[in-house]
Amino acid sequence: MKIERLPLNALRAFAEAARAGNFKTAASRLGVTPGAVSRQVKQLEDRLGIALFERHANGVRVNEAGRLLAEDVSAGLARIASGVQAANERARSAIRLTLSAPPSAAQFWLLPRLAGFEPHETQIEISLDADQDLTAPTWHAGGARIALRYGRGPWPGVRAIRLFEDELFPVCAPTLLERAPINTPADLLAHPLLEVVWQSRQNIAFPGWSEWFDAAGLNGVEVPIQRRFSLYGMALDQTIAGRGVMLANPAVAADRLASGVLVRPFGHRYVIDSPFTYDLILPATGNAPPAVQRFIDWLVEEAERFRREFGQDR
Amino acid sequence: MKIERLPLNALRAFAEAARAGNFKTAASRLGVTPGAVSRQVKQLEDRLGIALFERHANGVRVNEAGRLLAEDVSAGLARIASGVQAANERARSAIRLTLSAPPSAAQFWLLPRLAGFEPHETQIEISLDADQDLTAPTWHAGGARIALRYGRGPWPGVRAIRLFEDELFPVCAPTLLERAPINTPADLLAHPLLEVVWQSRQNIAFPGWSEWFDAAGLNGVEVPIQRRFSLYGMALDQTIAGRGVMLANPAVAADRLASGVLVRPFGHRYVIDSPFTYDLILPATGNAPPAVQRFIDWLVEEAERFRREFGQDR
DNA sequence: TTCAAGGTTGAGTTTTCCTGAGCCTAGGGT
DNA sequence: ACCCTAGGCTCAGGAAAACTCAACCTTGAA
Repeated sequence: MKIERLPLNALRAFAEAARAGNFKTAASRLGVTPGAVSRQVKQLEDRLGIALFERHANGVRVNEAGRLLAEDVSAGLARIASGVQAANERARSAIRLTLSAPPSAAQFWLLPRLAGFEPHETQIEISLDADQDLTAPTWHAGGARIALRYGRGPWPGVRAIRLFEDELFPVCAPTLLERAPINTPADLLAHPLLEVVWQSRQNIAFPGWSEWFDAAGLNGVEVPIQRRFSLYGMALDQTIAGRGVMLANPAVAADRLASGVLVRPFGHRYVIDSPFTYDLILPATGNAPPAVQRFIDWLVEEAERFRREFGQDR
Repeated sequence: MKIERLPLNALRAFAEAARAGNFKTAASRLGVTPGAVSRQVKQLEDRLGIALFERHANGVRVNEAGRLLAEDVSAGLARIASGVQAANERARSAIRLTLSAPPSAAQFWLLPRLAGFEPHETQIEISLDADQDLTAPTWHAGGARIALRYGRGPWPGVRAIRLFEDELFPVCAPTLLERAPINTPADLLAHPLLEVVWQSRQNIAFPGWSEWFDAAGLNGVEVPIQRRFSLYGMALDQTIAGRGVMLANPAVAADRLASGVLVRPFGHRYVIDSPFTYDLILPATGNAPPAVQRFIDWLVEEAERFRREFGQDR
């Protein structure tokens, strides 16, 4: 009989009855009444045209044909059950990957793209850690700890993979342009300027509006900064709300530029390079667990795709 | 998950979908619609809490967890299917046992008792052959040919198991006694006497009414035999119908004496021994297939029980 | 832009499964 | 001989599972 035609429920009841040696115990095991087992066994016998039990008034006894069949059915069911259990265990003991990343990169770049990785993997559990502590990356049984780092390499004592460079350019809401068009860098002076303040742990100055105006040719101008934020997210919210113009980098702004929520008043002009880069930090030695390696491969590809889309081809 | 809780139908649909790589083909194989497969797979995923497929707009792709589970499920189902197939083949290729027996022994002794053997065995097919030819008994692959023989041993070149001795005594219908009571052997002369004529191939005289009257002390009396038959069955029918008195042996008469259809006018008196016996004839060498051996064991036991019940304990 | 392929899902139908209750038989105990 | 127990069988009805049909969706190719 073909697999798709097997009366699986009846076969299960039969095997249990054969093992128990009576319908009553089998019924208890299966969580049904003895009448249900009696019926299923009878239906199976009728279907196969083979007697599987001898009937006595005070019970049944499995016959030779039934005994032989029950061996195969029980073995098959046990195989299926062990497969399901193994699947459960694999799901429960998924590889735990902890990824440290700057809050802005995690929030605006990685998380939106992570949805593209997870459907491929059911065996890896990814924790995003926005803590910027320089905890050393590690491999270990059942997991890994790695980092997405924003700073200026080289990073001592670890293996680093460049994800993408950094650059800064003005972005604002489209509605802000309707109120007062921005055509030249000087036009920005009529708008509130929002600035993210960030102190690199490497004591390297983080570029801001001063540096931008210098590069745009307006040296020594008094920059009317109205608001300073320690997190990119806050500055971004205010910018989206039309409260001002901010200097943003591709990782933070790319998706909102793509969606039109934000615009670049100067297009691709007036971009300043940043001395910082986004790098993936891994342990210097050892091998990643396969699932982690798949994540790493995916992330590197994703960064490459991002650079291409944003015009940062190398 | 315990075997009794396994959602077997869903697991089957899942395994087929994993094998086929798409729900449409799986549905065709299972004889259901793609929607049904989609539902079963989704229910399984929900039940297990594990994603088993990646969904794409133009199809699905099994993921790693699904692939691993499908291997076990498919193997389990294949084991069950092969068990069912083997059961079918065992049932179809039942051992064929051909048993030659004298018509009277077959009809009046063996057949009524054979019903007690067959419920124990589903793997043996018994053909009763009333042909009295002395075909040699054999074992062979898938079967055997043995014989129940009525005659006078020893039987050359075969192995013989004595089932029971033979003896002859008058039997008649109860109604016949009401018309004219039978109290002494001489009273029989007032009744029609029925006789079975049988020519042993061994050229040994088969005892009849003459021999019975001689043994009863009525030597040389003119015996008024009215009817002669070549088959016990005919004589028995006439006796049951009250048409006369016959000499019968236990094998032929036991069950009808037990039911009261026939009676022994002299009880246990006036019984003559017969030089003949009923023997089971088997090949001299070789072993019986197990199912045939079980039949032989049963038959020997049944004969022993018969002898006990009929007072022929040895 | 349109079409084909294949999956998803709501709502209704069909099939399967199960229950409760009454009946049966054999065997053991009194 | 009678009664009780244990366990199986089966009827009739209800619940749950499985399935169908049809509408809708997305993606990729032409």
